[in-house]
Amino acid sequence: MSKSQQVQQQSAFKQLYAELFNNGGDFGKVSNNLKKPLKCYVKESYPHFLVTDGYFFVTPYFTKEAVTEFHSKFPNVNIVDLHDKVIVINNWSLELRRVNSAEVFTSYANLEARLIVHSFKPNLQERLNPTRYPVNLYRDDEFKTTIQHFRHQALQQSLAKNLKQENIPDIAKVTGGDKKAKVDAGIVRASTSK
Amino acid sequence: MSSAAKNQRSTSRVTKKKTTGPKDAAPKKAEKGSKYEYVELTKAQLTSVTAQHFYAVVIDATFPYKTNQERYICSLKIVDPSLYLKKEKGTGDNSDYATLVLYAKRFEDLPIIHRLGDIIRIHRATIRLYNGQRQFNANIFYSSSWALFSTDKKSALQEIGGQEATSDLVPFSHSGKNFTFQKNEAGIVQNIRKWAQQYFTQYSVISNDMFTALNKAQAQKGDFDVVAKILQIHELDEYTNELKLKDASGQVFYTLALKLKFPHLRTGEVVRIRSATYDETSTQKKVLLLSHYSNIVTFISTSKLAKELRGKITDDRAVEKAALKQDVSLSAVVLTEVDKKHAGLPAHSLHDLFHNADSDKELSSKDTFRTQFYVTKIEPSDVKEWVKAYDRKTKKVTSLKGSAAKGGDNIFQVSFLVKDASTQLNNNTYRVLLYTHDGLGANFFNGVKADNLHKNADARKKLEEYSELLTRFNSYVDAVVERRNGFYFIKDTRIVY
DNA sequence: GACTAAGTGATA
DNA sequence: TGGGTATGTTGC
DNA sequence: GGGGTTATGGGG
Repeated sequence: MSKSQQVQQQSAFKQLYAELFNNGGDFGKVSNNLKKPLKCYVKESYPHFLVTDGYFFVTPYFTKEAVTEFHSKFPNVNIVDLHDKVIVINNWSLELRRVNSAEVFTSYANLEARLIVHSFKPNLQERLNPTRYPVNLYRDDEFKTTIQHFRHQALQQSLAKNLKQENIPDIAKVTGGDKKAKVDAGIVRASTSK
Repeated sequence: MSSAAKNQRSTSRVTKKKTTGPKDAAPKKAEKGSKYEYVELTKAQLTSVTAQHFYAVVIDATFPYKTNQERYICSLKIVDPSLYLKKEKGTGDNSDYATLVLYAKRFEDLPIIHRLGDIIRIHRATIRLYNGQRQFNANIFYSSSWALFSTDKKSALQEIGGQEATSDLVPFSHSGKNFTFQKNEAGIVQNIRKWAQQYFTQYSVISNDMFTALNKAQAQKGDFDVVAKILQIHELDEYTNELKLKDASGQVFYTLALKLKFPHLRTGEVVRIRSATYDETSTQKKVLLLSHYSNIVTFISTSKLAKELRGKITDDRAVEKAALKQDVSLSAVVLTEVDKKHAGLPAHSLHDLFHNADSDKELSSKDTFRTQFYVTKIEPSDVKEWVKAYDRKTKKVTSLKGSAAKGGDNIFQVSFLVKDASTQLNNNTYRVLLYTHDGLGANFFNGVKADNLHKNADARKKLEEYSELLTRFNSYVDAVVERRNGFYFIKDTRIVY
């Protein structure tokens, strides 16, 4: 079987976030080559802070330390004033979180890979070249599919572990002719989940 | 800030005077009680300041979209018997048209065009020349209004039961609270409907200058339009369908289409996409990006273009065959085909089949369903035990393991633990059975018959491959199932890989 | 009495 | 139905 | 108007 992805992914966010899912959510397994500073455009700052890589927007999650450092190094800059500005995220990591996707639009299937920002600075003068209209990474076809793949793997592993005893309905049991037999016999509830 | 700060306008106004000479060609006096007089698109006076009324046929449309905090726009291309063909030499049968721009304060006040060839009636539009073209403007937020009449028997939404049925002289949708129809309009509607049907029969309507071939999509600078056949609709999740498209150039593309926005799309239909862009970030499959103003529309039944493309474009499954050679594929692969006799059978989600089947009246009255799912686990896990010896009299099955010859017939007795988009987020898996003791599903494995898998190594090997294929990520089964005794049995379904 | 110029004036 | 208000349009 | 919203952040 061949590995695909023959061409380079142009979106830094899509590559990074997909890497996290393809490594089981373990940031430590993500290639160090990818862990470089991120230069982003601040698309929105309120009520949601969103940054783009020229292709997609994602939510950066600033650590308390990052905010503290920012305020001390740039006392005259308010974070909500970074709208339409460029920022450089020098120190960051990714982590996987279970969230409610009905409420968090930067998530999919109750999963959110979060960009944790440990240190960042503004580039107030810098203007980035115009790019395509940035869209939500969590609405991207391939990225959604990547998350589905992650969930599929997790489900199969869970089933293999928790569904050892197989029990297949007897033919005698399914050939009655009972019109009133309920369909819930076919529901297999995850034996051990949570 | 004080509430009076906003420059609200005074209500009491100073009376002013103005002159209004007899305006040019104002609609003839409404002598015979006819309030509205309908003009042909080319007859509408460009110099007229007064509003015009007309009937026209829609050949393109954006989806209604928001432009700023207080405005929505829907932009259409329209034709009528006086304006539909480019006159210049060398333009072949390229379409000519006027544009119609509707403005409103609310999304709900604008028309949603799901199908080209339908009829729109406009009251009180102004006309002007914009980029050398006739442009009608209708301010729905003021006094203009619109009404949509279906050219086919049913509107696109009526076809899917998403809209109340109407007779042929009643609009399936209109702006405002009420709709009025003068007696003399019946003939107008019938005439333009007949004209629309002939026009779509005779011409492409969407001429070659109005869309881009998919094999040229990557080279496009900005957005472009598409005319393609829907080869497959894959339910990506609760909100989203993924369309598999192929056009006359032979190139396949995928695009995400929100279910709520485009509820009328069906596999096998030819559609036009108004505004798509090439997605440079998709490296595993070709993807088109849509915007909030993008639209996906079908064609009226008489469309020559749609008919030609439906016949010409076929699915060779080349994308899937390539995908299956990779360890992980981001292209969904539907492994099966169902018998043509079930083509009209409506599809139901696993949620319907397992959580609503006994409570919903409609569902409980039926026993045969079409459904799509993915297989998370197959039992028995030992493929050799998929086939058993079956004694029809005692209804007992026995393993074929061991050398002793077993009596009875060889049948498949396999249980699939499945899931789909409707059950994606819950912790359940659902049992769908491939039991061939009564003949149901006997052909599922594409010619691999139920034989003693402890002995027939060739059959066993093929079924082990199918086991792998079925439980692989992004493999899907499109099946017909029959409910018996509360269990669902696969039938008339066959793997095609 | 017919025609013209000027005055009048929104509407959901 | 009528008056008051908000809003679109037009004239100045 | 061949376009870029948002208490709608999976119609807009």
